Amino acid sequence: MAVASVVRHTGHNHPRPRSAAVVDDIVRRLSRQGYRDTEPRRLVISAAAAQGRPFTAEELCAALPCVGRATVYRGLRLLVETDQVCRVLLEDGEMRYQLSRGGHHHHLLCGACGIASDLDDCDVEGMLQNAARAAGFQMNGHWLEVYGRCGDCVLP
Amino acid sequence: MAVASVVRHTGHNHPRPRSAAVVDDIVRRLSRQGYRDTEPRRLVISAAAAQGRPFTAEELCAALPCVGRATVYRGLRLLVETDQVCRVLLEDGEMRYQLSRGGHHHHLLCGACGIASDLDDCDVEGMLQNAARAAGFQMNGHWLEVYGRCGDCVLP
DNA sequence: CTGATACTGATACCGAATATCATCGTTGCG
DNA sequence: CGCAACGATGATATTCGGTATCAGTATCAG
Repeated sequence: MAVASVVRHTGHNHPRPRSAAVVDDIVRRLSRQGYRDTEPRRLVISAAAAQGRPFTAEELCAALPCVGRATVYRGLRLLVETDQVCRVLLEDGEMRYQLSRGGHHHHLLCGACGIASDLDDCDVEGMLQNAARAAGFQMNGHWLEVYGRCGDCVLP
Repeated sequence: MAVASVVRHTGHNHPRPRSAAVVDDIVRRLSRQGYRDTEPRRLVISAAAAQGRPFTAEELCAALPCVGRATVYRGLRLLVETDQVCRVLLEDGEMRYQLSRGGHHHHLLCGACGIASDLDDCDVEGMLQNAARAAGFQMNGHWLEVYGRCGDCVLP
């Protein structure tokens, strides 16, 4: 529903019909939390959605020369804080970002193509709880990234 | 095994053992790899060993006003590269460092006192292998941090 | 002892990220 | 609809963590 309403043109060509829905979705969620619906913010979200793999703030800036640096950084930070974008930790320690469906999940990071896919149905939680408790530690969170090769990049 | 030889930097009551021995140990290992035994380098190692919790490069610099910034950074980088120091990822994404006994391991990070102890005997490896394979992903590494409260910081 | 060279450290430099602040745009409200 | 309140923007300045440079120094093998 409500796809037609929102086509607020900026003079930009409209390349990605699909991602527009994603942007609307996120903007709506932000609105519900009191954040305004602005053109630069939409551009930031749209650029984030257009990335095929985990990206950096600088990459977003480069993709949005018409949006101020500060605005890009603020927009990205807002998206992370509201759980629309999640952090992705690369194996070398570099931190990147990626549009997220929200909620706790982990990533399968391909070292070849750089794509990060989500790892579902993984019950590390219980195992960690036990291991932590055995060490006299009360666990209430964890961070996990998995590195390797995705299906498209493994050698046959 | 391998519990007695090296200092356990784990949180619980550390009677500050022969820190000099730790430094000697690391210097010896570095020498074996062709790195020289210098006073500034020893100071960096010593300062790293003196930290009670994960530290940043800047904190080392502050603790070593008599050693040049560049030297501290180079020293720390060398220690990380040679696996004498490991990276510790805080829950908020900040990266810190800690003297390490080496080898792959995980951390139990206390959000109250900030101390990071090692998590032993945790077989996430196998479980992750399976979960990854089920997703058509060839895993060959992972990064895991566990957050919560250590035994000394849980409320009674 | 001595020479090759790894190391040091003051400084300059760089890039990422934030603070500032005048201005603009969005939204709620009449 | 129009207006005022105020959140958002963006050019700029600034901070900050980290690295490159390079002349001088310390280490260590022979």
